[in-house]
Amino acid sequence: MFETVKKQSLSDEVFHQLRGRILGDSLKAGDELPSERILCELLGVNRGAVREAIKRLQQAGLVQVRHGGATMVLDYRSSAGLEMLPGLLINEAGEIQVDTARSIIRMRQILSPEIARDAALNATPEAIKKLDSLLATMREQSDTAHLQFTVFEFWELLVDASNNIAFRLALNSLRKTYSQIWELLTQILADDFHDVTAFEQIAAAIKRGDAERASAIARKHIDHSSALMFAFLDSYQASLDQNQQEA
Amino acid sequence: MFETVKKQSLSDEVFHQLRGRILGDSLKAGDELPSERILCELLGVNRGAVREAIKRLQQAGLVQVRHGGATMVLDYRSSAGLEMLPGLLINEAGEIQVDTARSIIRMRQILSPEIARDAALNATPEAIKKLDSLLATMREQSDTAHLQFTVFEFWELLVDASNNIAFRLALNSLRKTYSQIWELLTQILADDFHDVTAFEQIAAAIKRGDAERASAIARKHIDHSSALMFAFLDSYQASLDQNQQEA
DNA sequence: CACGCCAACTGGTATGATCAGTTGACGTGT
DNA sequence: ACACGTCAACTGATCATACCAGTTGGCGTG
Repeated sequence: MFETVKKQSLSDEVFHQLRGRILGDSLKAGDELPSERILCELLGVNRGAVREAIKRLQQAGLVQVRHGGATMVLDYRSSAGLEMLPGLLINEAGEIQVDTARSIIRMRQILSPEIARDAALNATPEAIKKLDSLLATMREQSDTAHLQFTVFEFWELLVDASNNIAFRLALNSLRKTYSQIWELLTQILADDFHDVTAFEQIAAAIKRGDAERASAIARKHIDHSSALMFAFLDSYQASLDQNQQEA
Repeated sequence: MFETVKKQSLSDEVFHQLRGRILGDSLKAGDELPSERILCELLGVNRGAVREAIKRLQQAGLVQVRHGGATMVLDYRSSAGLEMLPGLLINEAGEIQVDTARSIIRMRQILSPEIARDAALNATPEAIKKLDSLLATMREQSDTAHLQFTVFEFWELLVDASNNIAFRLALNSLRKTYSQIWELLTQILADDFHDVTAFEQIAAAIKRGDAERASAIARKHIDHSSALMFAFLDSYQASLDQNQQEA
């Protein structure tokens, strides 16, 4: 019913504004940022706030700062990390970037079966216990919105069990990206969420340590949901194109 | 001969020190950071430097900051992104974290064939031209150290051609991780770097748009170099264990 | 024309004051 | 004894101002 009121600090605001300009190509690679003193005047904030924001941009690999020289915008495609993905999914107009979305789906598509495989190879008894418990919850859940949550939880458990920190961190970045279009996914993937059998089969294969089968079932399941999302993106792009044509 | 002298700002130093404590589990998830005022006294720097560092930690998903409350350490395994990988490869003692290294190799192992596949599906004439040009350079190159550079360049071109921003960003994070043990890789993978035939075959398949073959050759090549690295890690861990036993 | 100096930028650090949200102890009233 | 409101003492957030330090380019001197 009620949502926590959103509040962000000034440096957050500055950061998001600058990041938006960089990811939106309004600030291109090679461009120089205005000096900190100019920026804090333009934005009407203190220099500390500007500096904190720029430090974050630097941390994200979006700019290069040189003591004494100007701060230069970098090409995020070659210097940013996977954590920049959430910032690329939705543009300033609130539209989904179809290319980015396809990339993300593809990434999930190839990671998931391997996560299932490694989970089968490395799962501890505790991890399997948690899986069983989650599956029980899943079976009792009829509400799609709640089911969606448990499904994401399922993959968290798997990547936990896989004992692969790179998979884990990559999935974190993907999760943050997905969370931006959570409600949309509820609609697109509703049927997939209710296909508890697939998750049971994956869990069963993991329990047996059958890596090949865990991977195969996961791949089949993910390929299907990927197809659904690709199809949605096609129609989404078509509607975008149509709007553009009318305008 | 000469290297550019390394210099880092105070806030960089503070950031790395805090990050090291968090990734090294000396600051565990749920712990609270000392207040900014205390920290800048402990570290002997001004508060601005501490704040910039904490903003970066927040950006990296390592801490949660609340206005009025204490700053809490988060579990990086569940809240950090793939860009945290470089910080996890080498511990404070300068030793390679074998588990992390295995994760990285595995990640590269499953990404590379798919990158080659998508490159075959999406390569533009310009991308193919660049590939040809790089292969020519590769053939003329006999020095392993230089070859290594061109090999990494090869994968950059492929991920560029794949037109997948998620692959691109993930590879960026992996590259930053690899660069920390660049010389070590020179030794381990020397033979692989000289196997120009493999790269030529991948490029040829991409040129023909033969996604399956591009993927298959890439997989074979990457599986081999992964095996070399896994083998090295096994012996590395054995030597670590031995040192520990002696001490 | 080559060189070196220097002024005017740039970012980096320091200080101290004040605003704003959170917490917990303390006292009051029931 | 317990519920509640108050408030002091934390916490981070913001601000203003000064000064340190590295870079750049122009200007004058040789």
